[in-house]
Amino acid sequence: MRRDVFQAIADPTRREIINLLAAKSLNLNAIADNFKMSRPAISQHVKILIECGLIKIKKNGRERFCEVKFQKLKEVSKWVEQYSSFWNNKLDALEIYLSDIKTKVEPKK
Amino acid sequence: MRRDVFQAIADPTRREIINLLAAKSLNLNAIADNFKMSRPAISQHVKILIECGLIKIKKNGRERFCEVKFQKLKEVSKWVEQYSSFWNNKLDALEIYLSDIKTKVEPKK
DNA sequence: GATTTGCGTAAGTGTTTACTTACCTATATA
DNA sequence: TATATAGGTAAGTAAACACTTACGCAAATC
Repeated sequence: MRRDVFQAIADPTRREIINLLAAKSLNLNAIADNFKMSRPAISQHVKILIECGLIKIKKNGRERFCEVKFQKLKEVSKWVEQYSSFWNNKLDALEIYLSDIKTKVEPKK
Repeated sequence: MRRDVFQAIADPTRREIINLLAAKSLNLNAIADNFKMSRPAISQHVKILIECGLIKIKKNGRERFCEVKFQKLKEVSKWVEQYSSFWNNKLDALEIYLSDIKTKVEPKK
């Protein structure tokens, strides 16, 4: 069972959980309130996020508050940003511009 | 069947394919040469990358050259970078420092 | 024209995923 | 002490995933 950050953020529900927790640390029920799916389903998503290190738990009585460990996202950032020069360089812009022209000139393709 | 960029890059083989293609546009067999798995397996991975817009094909005779459309990675970059302030601010650094100290002080946990 | 090469795709398979309901335990509250 | 609340976890299930082998077809080469 692979359990890495890339896998973890592949699921839209888990990305949304991270979004919620970015604003504010929440306990499990508070997270679940934001979704239509069952509480155990959310519990399982949170478990995956914990296992890959994206979330840490702070226990307070019977409540368990989740907070995001954003440093873990660096892994993804590093991988993606190594290509950033490709998508914002001049050549790339030229390419888009040309294929755009082409579309206008021969639209039947 | 979800077919978005996050899903596409969740698989390590597909990330590796993108890595290879970043250096040089390759045809399918050339890509497959870099992996132990079968050619059809690679063909299927490439298909997924095409379907989510990360790869475009340039046909040349019977060969099909793959090239990465890096702009598609912007989607990932945008999502991740919205949190970059969290992982490189002072408070965060302090937190890491403190938990580091804690580990050294009570190592039996 | 026959054969090789490049590559897509179908069918089959074992594994993983994303849920569900049911149940359990620990903490808090009346 | 009884009960409500927070939340973990097991079992079941349908769908998706990551492969494989087998096959087919079109372009290139002999």
